[in-house]
Amino acid sequence: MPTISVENYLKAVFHLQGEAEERVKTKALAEHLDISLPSVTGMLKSLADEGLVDYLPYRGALLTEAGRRMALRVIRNHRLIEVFLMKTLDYSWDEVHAEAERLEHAVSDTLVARIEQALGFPKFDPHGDPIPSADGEISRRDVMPLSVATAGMRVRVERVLDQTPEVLRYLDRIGLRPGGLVYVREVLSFDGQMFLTLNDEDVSVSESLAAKMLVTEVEPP
Amino acid sequence: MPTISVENYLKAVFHLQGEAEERVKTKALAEHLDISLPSVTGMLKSLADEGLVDYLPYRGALLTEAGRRMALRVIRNHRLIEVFLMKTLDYSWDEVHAEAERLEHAVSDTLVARIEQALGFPKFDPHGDPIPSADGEISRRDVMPLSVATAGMRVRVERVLDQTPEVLRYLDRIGLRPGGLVYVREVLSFDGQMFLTLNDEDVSVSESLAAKMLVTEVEPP
DNA sequence: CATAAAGATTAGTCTTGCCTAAATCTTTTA
DNA sequence: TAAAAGATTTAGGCAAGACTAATCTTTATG
Ligand SMILES: [Mn+2]
Ligand SMILES: [Mn+2]
Ligand SMILES: [Mn+2]
Ligand SMILES: [Mn+2]
Repeated sequence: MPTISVENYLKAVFHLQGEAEERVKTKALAEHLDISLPSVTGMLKSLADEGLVDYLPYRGALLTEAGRRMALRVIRNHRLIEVFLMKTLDYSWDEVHAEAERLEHAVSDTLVARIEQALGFPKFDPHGDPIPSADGEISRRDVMPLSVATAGMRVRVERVLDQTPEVLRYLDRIGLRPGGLVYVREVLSFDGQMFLTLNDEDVSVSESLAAKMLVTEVEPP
Repeated sequence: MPTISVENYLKAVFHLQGEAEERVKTKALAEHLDISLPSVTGMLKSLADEGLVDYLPYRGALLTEAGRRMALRVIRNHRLIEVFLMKTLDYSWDEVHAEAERLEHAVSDTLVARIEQALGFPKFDPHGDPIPSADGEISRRDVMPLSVATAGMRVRVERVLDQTPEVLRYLDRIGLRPGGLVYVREVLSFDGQMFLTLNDEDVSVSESLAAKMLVTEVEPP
C-alpha cells in the first residue's frame, strides 16, 4: 500500500499536470507541497522506480496509468468525505477540506463505497469538484472563469477553485456558491472589477476572485 | 503531534497495564503489536525520553499522566468511530474495529466531538467498552467473566473482550451481545462448558469463550 | 545454589522521507 | 553567443521506526 507521502505527491502531480497533461516541474511540486527541491527530486525518482510517474530529469514528471489510478482514488476519497461531513455532521464548506486532507489516507475502499451509497452517488463535492467513480472515471464540464464573462451575461456557478477558509466563508456570505445564478451587470475595463446581481442582491468582486469561480452561461429566463 | 506508531504503543501499554497498573513487559508489547523485541525496547526508551512512559530496563513500562492522556484520546476516537460507523453507515459490530484502527489516528478532536454529539454522547461502544470523555474520564463497572457464573444465575452481558470478526459474528448469531439477558442452566464441572438460555433459545458456549464475556448479575424477574 | 531457559538490551543495518550546501544543467538576457 | 539567473540534481546527513544477531539480566529449576 502506498504511504501517505506517496499519495500526496501523486495527488499533487495530478492537479498540477492538469487536463493538458503538461510535465510537472520539480519547482511546482516543491511549492505546492511545501517541501524542498531536493526532496522532491528524490521522491520523483522513487515514484518513477515504482512505475507511478514518467520522470525525465530536468524536464518534470507525468503520472503513469498506475499513478493516475492511485491519485484518483485519493481524490475520490477526499471529495466524498467532504460531502459526507457536510451532510452528516453539519460541517460547513470551509471546514471540510482540512479534515478530508487527513482522512483521505485512512479510509478503506469499502468505507468510501458505503459513504458514496449513503449520499446517493453524488457527482460533485461541496466546491463543485467532480467526484471520480470507483473505477477512475471523472466527468468533465465545459466551464469558463467568471472573470471572462461580459456585461449582460447570465451564468451559473459550477465550481470554486480555492479551498482557503477565509475565501470560502466570504463567498458563502455574498451568496456566491455552486448552483447560484449570477447576472453580470458591469465589468470595469481597466481593472476587471465585476458588478453582479445574485438572489436580487448586488455584489462586486475583484477580477482575481472572479478568476477562481468557474461558471457556465445560462439562457435568460 | 504524536506519530501513529507512538499512539499505537501508548494504547497498547494502556490496555496491557490494566486497572491494576502493572508494569508492561517488553515481550507483552512485542506480541500485542507484532513488533520485534529490540524495536519495542527502542521505542520504550524514546517514549520515556518524551515523558510518556515510566520505563525501567528489564522491568517494563507504565504510562505517565501525559501518556495516559494520549492513550485515552486515541481510545476515545476509536470507540466513538465504531459507534458512528454502525449508526450512520450500517456497519456490523465485527467490521468496525479494523476501520477504526486506522481512522483513530486521522480524526481531529473537533470531528470526534461532533460525532459524539450527533450520537447523543454514548457511554459505551458496540462491544460494551466504555468511551472516555474528552477530558479523559472513563467509567468503570463492576463486572465478572461469564465463565465464573454458576447454574441458576441470571446475568446481563455488558462487554465482549474479543474483536476477532469470526468470534463477533458467532456471538451475534447466537444472540450473545451487550444488553442481552442470560440464564445459566448448567455448568459442566470438568471442562467449564456452559449451557445458557437467552431470548428463549438454548445455547452452549465453551469456558474459554465465556471468559471473554463480561456480565453483571441481575435479579430474577 | 548453580545453571539453564526465558526475557531484554545492545550493536549494527536498512528504508523512508525529509533537510542544507554544493555542483550542474537549462533558460534567459545582454 | 557568452554570462547570469534560475531550476534541478548530487552529495551528504539526520530522525523515526523497523529488523537480525549477539550479549547481558532475570527467573526458574534440579
Ligand atoms: Mn478539498
Ligand atoms: Mn492528503
Ligand atoms: Mn475496537
Ligand atoms: Mn491504531
